[in-house]
Amino acid sequence: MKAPARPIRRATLHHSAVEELRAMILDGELPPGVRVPEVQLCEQLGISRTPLREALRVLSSEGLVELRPHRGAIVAPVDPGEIGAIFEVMDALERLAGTLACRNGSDAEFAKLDRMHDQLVTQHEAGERAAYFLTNRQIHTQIVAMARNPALDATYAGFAAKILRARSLANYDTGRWQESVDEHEGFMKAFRRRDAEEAGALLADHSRRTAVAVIQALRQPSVQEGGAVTDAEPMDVE
Amino acid sequence: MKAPARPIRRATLHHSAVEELRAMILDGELPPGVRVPEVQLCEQLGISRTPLREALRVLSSEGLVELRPHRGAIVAPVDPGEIGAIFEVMDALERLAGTLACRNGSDAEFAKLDRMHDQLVTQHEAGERAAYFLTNRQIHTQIVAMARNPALDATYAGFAAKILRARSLANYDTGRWQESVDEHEGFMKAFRRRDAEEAGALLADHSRRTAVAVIQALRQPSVQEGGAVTDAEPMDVE
DNA sequence: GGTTATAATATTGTATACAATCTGGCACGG
DNA sequence: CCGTGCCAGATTGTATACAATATTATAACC
Repeated sequence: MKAPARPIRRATLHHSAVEELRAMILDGELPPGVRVPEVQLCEQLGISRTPLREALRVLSSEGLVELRPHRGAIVAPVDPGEIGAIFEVMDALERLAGTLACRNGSDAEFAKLDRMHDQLVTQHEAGERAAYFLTNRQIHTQIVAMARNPALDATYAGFAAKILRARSLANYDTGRWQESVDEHEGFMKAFRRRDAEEAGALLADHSRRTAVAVIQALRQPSVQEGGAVTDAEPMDVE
Repeated sequence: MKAPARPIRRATLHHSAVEELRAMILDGELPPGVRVPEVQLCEQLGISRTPLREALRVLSSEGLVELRPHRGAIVAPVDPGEIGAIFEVMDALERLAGTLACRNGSDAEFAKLDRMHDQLVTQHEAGERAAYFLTNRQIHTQIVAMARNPALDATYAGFAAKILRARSLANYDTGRWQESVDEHEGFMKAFRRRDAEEAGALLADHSRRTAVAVIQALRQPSVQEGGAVTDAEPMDVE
């Protein structure tokens, strides 16, 4: 059920390095703005500079790191303004995913989606935040998968990664949690009716509201633990 | 007006190589499916293997080349099914671009858009296909720029590149031409009214109809000049 | 004669060495 | 005391050399 399309091994160091580095960035192990010295990472990953550099180029193309010629690479900083733009696109992608999922998803997949949603509700009631977030992501990924659109898959994954990174910096508002669950309940109803338009609209709306919450959370000083931000400015004072 | 934000030079070979190779692929100089022997391209571009390989990784991340471990890289083949999927996403992006452009575009930009549209009509009447296509692309790029969304910018550019490549393989139906101009006329009217919803809807519709035309053109054996397709098969006999 | 095993060749993957550029500090002069 | 220019160190960019894998051709065997 995982990835039977390409069971072929991918045994190249640079590919492994891409996955490893991407995970490190998304997990916050490499916080935004931090410099990425090549040699240090080389011995840390146990590889040479060549595959590592190739990996950095790929991640740069994905927008997760920023290459400054002759000045080294840094983990791409998360700037709230850009997050807003990213969410604008994400809204459109969510809507598309919802619409296509209704059209192309199998009954078995819809059943699975229902089970995942039940799990989500349970985890919300139990207050298991980490588990909830994971299930939440899995649900959205499942919806995208049901859309049967590889291009959407890849594009969505890219944006989801960036958004995930922004979220990790923000202290999530608990009030938003209940609201979010309600919205999930809403588009699930549309899904059960296979109402493509409605499901798409509700998913886009859900994304938009999430955007507002995340951006608002980013504005608050909160944690911003990462350390090295782009330059110096203490905070987004304006 | 061009790019004052980053007048700094980008003098790295691998970056140049990316741009060079991308142009070669989009221009059809490197047709889909053709193998990309590293050494040959190295002497052709006058660089070493290291920067070339980094460039290939980036292009692979963009989906323009396909890396097969230990088996060399090939220019990503254009498969009609995937083009359909790409256009599905493109529809959503066009809609978003139209909506945001209405909201965020300046009057000066709208005036410029009008002038570009006039030029388009003129070129259509004169039957100047190549010039028409160029203006057409510029119009859509302008609309995206007016949306004031960097994430949309980058994503749109990626999809536009892939679509452009597919188009270059297809013999364009002349009957579609008039229709396309009419559609342009339609969304321009919406733009003049700053009707965001309508403009977005019409742009998405325009994209969808273009998709149908392109896919249909791809189905016809037509030219498929590229030469080396993936393997050997004489044509898409089925 | 066809098929399979094996070895030679070529191409890719990785590591290392060298060149170019940037960073930081220090001395000199204003 | 502050600004400018220069030099040392470090880090990145590039080239080349070596190792690993896939492809092709050959030959032996059924």
